[in-house]
Amino acid sequence: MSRISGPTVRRLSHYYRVLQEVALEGRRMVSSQMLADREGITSAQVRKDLSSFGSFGRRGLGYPIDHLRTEIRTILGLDRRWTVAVVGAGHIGSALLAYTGFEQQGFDIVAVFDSEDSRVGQVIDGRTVRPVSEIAGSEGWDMGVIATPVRAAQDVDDALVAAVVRGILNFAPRKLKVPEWVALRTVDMTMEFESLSFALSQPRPGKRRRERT
Amino acid sequence: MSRISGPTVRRLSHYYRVLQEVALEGRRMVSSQMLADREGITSAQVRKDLSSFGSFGRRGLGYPIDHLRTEIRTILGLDRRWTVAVVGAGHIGSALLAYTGFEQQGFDIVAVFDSEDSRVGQVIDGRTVRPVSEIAGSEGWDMGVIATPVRAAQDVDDALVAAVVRGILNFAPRKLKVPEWVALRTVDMTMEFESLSFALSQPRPGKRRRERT
DNA sequence: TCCTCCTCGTGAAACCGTTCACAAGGAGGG
DNA sequence: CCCTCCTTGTGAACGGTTTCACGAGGAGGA
Repeated sequence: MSRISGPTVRRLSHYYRVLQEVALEGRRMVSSQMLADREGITSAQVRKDLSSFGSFGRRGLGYPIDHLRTEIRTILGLDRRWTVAVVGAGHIGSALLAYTGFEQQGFDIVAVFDSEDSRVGQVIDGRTVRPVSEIAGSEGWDMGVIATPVRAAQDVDDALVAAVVRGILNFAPRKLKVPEWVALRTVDMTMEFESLSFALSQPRPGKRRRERT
Repeated sequence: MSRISGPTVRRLSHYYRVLQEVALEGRRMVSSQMLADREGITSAQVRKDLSSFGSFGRRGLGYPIDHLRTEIRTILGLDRRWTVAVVGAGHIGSALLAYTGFEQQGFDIVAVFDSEDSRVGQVIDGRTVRPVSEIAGSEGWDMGVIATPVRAAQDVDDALVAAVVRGILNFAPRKLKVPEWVALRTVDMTMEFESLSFALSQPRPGKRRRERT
């Protein structure tokens, strides 16, 4: 396990979910080929990905589903719980608070902030919205989510970094600056729409091969 | 302009936004170096990206901001309007309906569907929610957005494909099957969280270089 | 036991995107 | 006009990821 590429980690998440599915189908073993088919990738890719963490399979048989799931769970760090602070109680923020799936996966949203006076004090899905000014004095969260308008994003980002979060998930369509010890992921819906717009504008739309969805 | 890579298109979206910024700062020309600095990439990358569509710059001077913006606008297909159908009027769907930025960029959400009887008939931001069963009979949208629970995603996907959309933006954490003439983009928040979880679980968190955010 | 069939693990090759490095174009000052 | 400075556009080198292809392990039947 020298160094793991970003794409590999993403696929690990997918494998994890596919394993859940096939487990429900009553299987005990699954081949790299079957995993590959459900993901639309090659079996060699699956084997390479998994082999970078260890030898989980048995030649001639495939991978034992339960064991592989446990392994991936550990690799992804889902065998523990993470605390998350959400900044921005608008539509996106509220959607995150309402979605119970994250909690099931080990992500506990323990704090919610907003700059709008009208939202501060409101209780959304059991959490009381606090003013963004309180981010500064707090700390101890593992991750922060930025679900604010773009103009506020960099300030919130700085505040979260000051509150020593180690990971940030950003929904604002802007490149944020973080120190190298903070992991940053950006979900930019505007960019996704524009990417679709580009694809549809091409002479042969849909002729694009590999998608990095 | 032979074949454009996915990463290049994404960066084009970024350039487009940065150009907006620098235009507001009163500049007329911008160098690849300046664009690169704001994006955190190399100037060679910027020049390569742009040169795959034509020669927009002037040696010694840089790129004329207004002209470049117009060019990128055309390349991305933002010089026309696109019709979009949103399926799923939950939190994500509502967030999209509420966000006026998409309309400003040329994306008109002209239809909203939901399977819940309680939501059907509701008016959200000016659009009346219709039952998903009506997707089948309709057609004529450019794009479809899937903002439903994961269990409904593939059915909705099939319905949208039948309604001859040419692009789909999927928020459900599952790999969808589409014919090769339909462009598919997936925004998988669960995967982003898990990717952060992995990064934070590493011995040297944050020591990851290039991020594909 | 031997033979066949299946599937993993993995070095090597192929492929693709990024970075380097430099020739060439263009502006401006003297 | 010449010299200097700046920045583009691009072939070549580089680095990293994906795919190929095959050796090896293991099950099962005869």
